[in-house]
Amino acid sequence: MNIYVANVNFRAKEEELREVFARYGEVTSVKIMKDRETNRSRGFGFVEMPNQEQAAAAIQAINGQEFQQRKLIVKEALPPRP
DNA sequence: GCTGAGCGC
Repeated sequence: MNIYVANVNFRAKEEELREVFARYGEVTSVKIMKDRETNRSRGFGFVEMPNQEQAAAAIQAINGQEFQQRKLIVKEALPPRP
């Protein structure tokens, strides 16, 4: 299941974000999108979890949760670009 | 060192 996470602290690393989701289930991949030119974090990313139940539970639990002084916004990711 | 809407190559 693809998960979209926004309002992420710009200093957050992918492994740190992965640890947050790993508490609620198995995490296969974490991607934090950064600016292509300045290489600066955009403050949002994607997390992929194979287990649908754990993914749904993680979204419910982590959404609105504080992460590095920021309230995380976790939703189900939209379908990728066609 | 810089900032803050929101969907990725």
